[in-house]
Amino acid sequence: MQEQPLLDYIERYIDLTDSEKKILLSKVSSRKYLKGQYIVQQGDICKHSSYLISGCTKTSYLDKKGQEHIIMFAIEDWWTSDIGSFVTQTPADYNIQCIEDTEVIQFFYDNQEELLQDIPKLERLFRKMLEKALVASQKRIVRNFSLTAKERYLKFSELYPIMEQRVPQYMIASYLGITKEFLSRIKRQLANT
Amino acid sequence: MQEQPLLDYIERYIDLTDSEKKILLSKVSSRKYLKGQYIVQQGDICKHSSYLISGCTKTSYLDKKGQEHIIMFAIEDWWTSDIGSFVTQTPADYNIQCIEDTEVIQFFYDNQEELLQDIPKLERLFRKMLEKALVASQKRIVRNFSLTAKERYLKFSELYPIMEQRVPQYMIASYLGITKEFLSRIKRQLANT
DNA sequence: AAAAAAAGTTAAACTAGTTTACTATAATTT
DNA sequence: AAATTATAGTAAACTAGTTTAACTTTTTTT
Repeated sequence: MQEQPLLDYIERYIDLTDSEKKILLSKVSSRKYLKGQYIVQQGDICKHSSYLISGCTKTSYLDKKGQEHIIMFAIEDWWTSDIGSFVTQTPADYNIQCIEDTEVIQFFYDNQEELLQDIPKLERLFRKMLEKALVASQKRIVRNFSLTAKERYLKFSELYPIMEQRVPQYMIASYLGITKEFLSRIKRQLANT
Repeated sequence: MQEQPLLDYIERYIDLTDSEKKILLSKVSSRKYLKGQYIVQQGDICKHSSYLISGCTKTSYLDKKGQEHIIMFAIEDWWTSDIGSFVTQTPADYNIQCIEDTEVIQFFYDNQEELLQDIPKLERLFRKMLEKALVASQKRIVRNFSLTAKERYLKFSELYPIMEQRVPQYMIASYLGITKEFLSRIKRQLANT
């Protein structure tokens, strides 16, 4: 069953009965995107939160000067969404674009309340997922302030060694908040050591 | 009643019955800190989450080079905690220090499960609080990447006009990720316009 | 009210990271 | 297999923000 990874993910946080699993699966739906397609576009209302079965996405912000800033990547067994847009149903700040063919299972805003009523435990799941995401986000702020570009790059390689192989270098540079040219210089420096 | 602001805060997110309010208040406790005192110290296990009745705190990270990086401020009607430390009961990454005499109401890790069992609705409160915090944190990452120091300062003044009056300038500089000298230069530039 | 400590200002020299512009190498498409 | 497009590397000139070090102002303590 293609939904098994999602159930496994959830059971790391809470226990579900068989009937709860059935309800849950009846209220989510799976979808495939091709490389290059958008799951969410800046300005749209984000209607869903997506759990990745396979593939890879980038979440980015396009600023007034037309520059793209990558705020996160996601791969299989991660979640992605524009939470701000999802919870308030206001236009999304971010683009979520697939950088590989990607298969997801989606939770929809329109039946989220219903789902939470049927399985109140899910509040706890979402709380715990948000706790984890917030801690990671705060750590990233600190790293951006306290580390140099080279140190940030090394930390990224250490934290997400898989990403390095799957994501083009210029996107990693954007995630790190530096230019692709400077990341290239950093890599050369590291190689000559 | 000194706890009223906390109940008002909570009722912006969920409804509580009178008996739930009573249970809640029986499981939290209030405490006063003097200016300069620490609510949490880097390395300690964070045992509580604090709702501010009055006063002002700063949350900061001391890096290996001995530099302090302020990651957030809190004033009355805000929450503060090292959530990472609180939820996993591992040593705190951050210091939370009072920069004014501060009165708080604290939720404790040790009876949080009990409290959630008595008032399951609180899961939803915490989820919503975390959603809001995560959205703010992500926006901050984007601002740090897409704006210049001057633009970040102007945005800060716009978002938190009260902070500017209550917090010393060198702490604002740290929050913005720049030196106090450079913030001083920015303010002069803005004044001569 | 004096002394001391904390916070803020100024300016010159410096550096981490950007910009621009060109070249090289994959990876896709025809 | 050739042509196109996307990705990566290099280097010189530049700039936003840092460092250092001295000075001024404000706040707190005695």
